[in-house]
Amino acid sequence: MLGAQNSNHPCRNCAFYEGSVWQPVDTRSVLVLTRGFSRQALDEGQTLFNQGDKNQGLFCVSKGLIALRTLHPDGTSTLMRLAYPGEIIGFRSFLGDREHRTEARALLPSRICSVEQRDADRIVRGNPAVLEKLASRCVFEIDRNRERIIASSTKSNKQRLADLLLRLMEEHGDRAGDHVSMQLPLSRMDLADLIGVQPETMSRLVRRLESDGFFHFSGREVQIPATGLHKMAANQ
Amino acid sequence: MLGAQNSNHPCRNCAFYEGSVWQPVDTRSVLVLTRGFSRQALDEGQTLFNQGDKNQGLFCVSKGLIALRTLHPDGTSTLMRLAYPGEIIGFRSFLGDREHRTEARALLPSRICSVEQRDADRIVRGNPAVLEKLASRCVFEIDRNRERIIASSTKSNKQRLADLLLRLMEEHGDRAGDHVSMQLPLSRMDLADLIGVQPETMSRLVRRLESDGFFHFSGREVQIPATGLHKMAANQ
DNA sequence: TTGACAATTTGACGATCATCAATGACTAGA
DNA sequence: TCTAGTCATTGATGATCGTCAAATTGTCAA
Repeated sequence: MLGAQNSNHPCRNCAFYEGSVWQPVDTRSVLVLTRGFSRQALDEGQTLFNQGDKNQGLFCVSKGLIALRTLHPDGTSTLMRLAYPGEIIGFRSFLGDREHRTEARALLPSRICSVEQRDADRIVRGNPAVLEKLASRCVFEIDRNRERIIASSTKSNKQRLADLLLRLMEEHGDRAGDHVSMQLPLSRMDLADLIGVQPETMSRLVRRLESDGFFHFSGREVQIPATGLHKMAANQ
Repeated sequence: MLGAQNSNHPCRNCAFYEGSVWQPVDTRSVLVLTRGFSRQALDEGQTLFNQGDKNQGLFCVSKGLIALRTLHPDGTSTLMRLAYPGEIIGFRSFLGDREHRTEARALLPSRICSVEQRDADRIVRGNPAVLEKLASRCVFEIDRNRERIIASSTKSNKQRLADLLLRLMEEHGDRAGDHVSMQLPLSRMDLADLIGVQPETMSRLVRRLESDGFFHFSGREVQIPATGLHKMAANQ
């Protein structure tokens, strides 16, 4: 078992080392990885890469929160994905056309582990199990995007916002007493295009749902009381 | 080169044999495949697999047209993908959770090549290049779904319909004189949920755009005159 | 041909949402 | 502290689209 090594590793939550995509790799490859990746810190608001950049390999969030946005010619953008600690970034361009189609920007002070493309190529080629894991991650991405497509044509704005918050709470929320809370450093604009509406609409939506007791936004944090969880899960 | 062999193959347009996902595989693997897959015919309306079925391996459309739909509890459905000749079906569940999340149904009389799961597992494990190609196909799917997500929140219905038709025409249309035409055996309901509107709205949309000379629907065929192509490309 | 059934079209209405505009809140920098 | 700038909120308005209902067309089998 690798447990002892893992706990000594300076980078917790890191998929490059434990518990995620690289896990099935044999010992030798793990050694390669412990030597072969680098770490960097990102300030809030700093970009990890820009849309249009060539792929630089694979990244993993070990701390913080990264937003992946596609930028449109008219200056607007669409938030495509939130990457929490433990999640891999860059696999789409690594496996595909090698060009980033999104910009990656830190929503919180973050730490990133990265494997350079040449190393990542070598590792993936040498370990089909790693490639299989990356493919599984792609499937997950497909599933999530499909859900978003389906939701946008079958559910109301209210339901879409409720579903989004429920999912994020489930995956990243902290239970505290009779309510769940989580960091959510997203602007109204980000929230708006996550469910496909305008910022003004989102503003009104949040106010309405807050006054109905579904949840409570305070700064960069959200709280959902138990009653709110039930209401939202029931699709009311 | 495999050209000579390909032309003798009974199954043209088939990714299991030529020009697509299996292409980079070495000669031995091609032999495995020429022996290892089976063919079947589907009548119009017949299903290849149902939502919820366990994955049976990989399929490839060699003739016809397959619609992949996710069915919702309320009886409605959303058209997620159209698979034309040469395209692989079933890779999502093959690489992922092994359960089909869509129903695959023939929109036209179709022919399908299939590799059983056990064989597909063996082939993919033995040939990382094949797995890489499947991963690339996943990336393509991610890209297409992202486009759909972005379109649903930034473009008008009119533009979304125009974009859809332009893309399909580009990939599958037949140029004939000063216009392009193609088979499009989709109901108004299918068209409607491809761009996320109600059937009634689609009906009105089609009538309006037809009267503006963008295109012409006749039965299961669409025609786009050169002027229509220009108008639609210009996002008017 | 007839009848039954489904798909499509059309009309009318109302709810929703995007848009425009104005205001307020907050932040960063001078 | 002041100011500029960005983001968020709120109001008013109009366009769009979903919904319901009815009529029309198309399809298939008896």
